[in-house]
Amino acid sequence: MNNHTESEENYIKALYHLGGEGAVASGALANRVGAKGPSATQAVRRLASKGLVEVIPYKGVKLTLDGLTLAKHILRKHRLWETFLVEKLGFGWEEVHPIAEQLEHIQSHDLVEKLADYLDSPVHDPHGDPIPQADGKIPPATGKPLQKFSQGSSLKVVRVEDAGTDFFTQLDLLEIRLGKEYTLTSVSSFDSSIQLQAEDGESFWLSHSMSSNIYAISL
Amino acid sequence: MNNHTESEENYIKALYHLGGEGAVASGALANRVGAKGPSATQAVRRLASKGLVEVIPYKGVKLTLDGLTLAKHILRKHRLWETFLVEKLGFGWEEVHPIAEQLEHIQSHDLVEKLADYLDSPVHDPHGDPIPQADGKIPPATGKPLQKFSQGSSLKVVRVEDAGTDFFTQLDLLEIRLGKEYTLTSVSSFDSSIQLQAEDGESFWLSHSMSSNIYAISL
DNA sequence: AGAAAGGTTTAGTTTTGCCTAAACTTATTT
DNA sequence: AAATAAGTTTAGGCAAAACTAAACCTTTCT
Repeated sequence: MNNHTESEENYIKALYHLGGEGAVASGALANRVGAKGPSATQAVRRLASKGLVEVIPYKGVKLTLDGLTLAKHILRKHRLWETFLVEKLGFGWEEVHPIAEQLEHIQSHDLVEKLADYLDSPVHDPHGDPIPQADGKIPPATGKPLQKFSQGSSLKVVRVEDAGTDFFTQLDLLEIRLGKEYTLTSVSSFDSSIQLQAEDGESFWLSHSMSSNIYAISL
Repeated sequence: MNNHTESEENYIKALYHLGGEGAVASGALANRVGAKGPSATQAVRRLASKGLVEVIPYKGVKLTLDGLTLAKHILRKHRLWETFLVEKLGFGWEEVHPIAEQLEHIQSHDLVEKLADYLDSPVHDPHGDPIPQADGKIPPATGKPLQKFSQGSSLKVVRVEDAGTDFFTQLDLLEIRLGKEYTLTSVSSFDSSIQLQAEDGESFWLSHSMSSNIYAISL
């Protein structure tokens, strides 16, 4: 049973995103896939009959081992395609999500592995998210949000949350990119905005809502 | 109205393949998409309601201008992806068709044009078939079948028909590739098989069924 | 021209996947 | 503990897309 519809894959993906290996409420699931409650209940029944999920009515839904494997495989494809779109085709990192959402459903084992090879077996996607490997292992998610750092620390940006187009526009405006290094020069105790100084000496302020979506490691 | 299902696109593609701008019988159409008659009749009705085809009941179906534009756009995507799979990912030319059949349905204008750029705006796909251009123009299909050449002519292979896996295997075995040049050294009047001599002096025989699927231009 | 053959369309069913409205469970509040 | 609120599932529809069986045009053959 290796044949799944796009809809099924979307529910599996949502289940993984929301609950990982744990249980998820049907309402949250419906919400995530952009459907109404009854559609989710029904979809979940189909998935259960294929052995991809376990359901306890009125309680929640959980991925089975098979479901988990499938979820990670779809996520692998999604993030490999995002990497391809940015690295090879020159897309901006804010543009790739909806396209990868289509590409992740292409079925060809050969294609995935050849694509991974072509991209030199990347471990992180353009947003810094870990790419599940062919064996199902997932590299650890690195970094912590900027506001967890204390004044004076040196840090390197390693990951950003997908917080919408405007967020990315702002990142581009400030020339914030993965791998860039900064010193945290000050923290406002009033609105928890922070000030970063780049290596070239330029410094700028980041609102709390910006900094909470930017992850870094200390140097 | 820019939103079409995969099924719809497959019917449009089939219609274009079978009839170009002319009319096609519903039976032939059904056959081509791997469905039964009634499914085609029904599908065609849906397409007509979207203005993509014109139907004369019991007579035939024809693409409208919109339908024709869509068909060429899908073919463009299909052949660009085939080119990508062979040139960049290292697939063999016999493997790419089924994968491109999935990729051709990905919807993103930006993606198609960025992909074309990345491949240096190719004019022919890995089988030598012309790739419809962004403006809808289609480069001429080049070459004529090998058995149309006369003894002694020098020729260059420019295109092969997709005649199944075994055909491609045989091509690979004989190291026949697009762009390679040969001299037609003899023609059997018994079974119309032909003998080719490569530039390195090696020569070999090709059955009629092989040579009729190989297209070349004379030098 | 009339009849048989062949291909096309209609009729009615199935599955996936979504919806709204109503019924039902669980949790919370008084 | 009863009532209400919140969330979930059932019931009943609808559209896409496929199927089989039956009815219907066209063409062809005698």
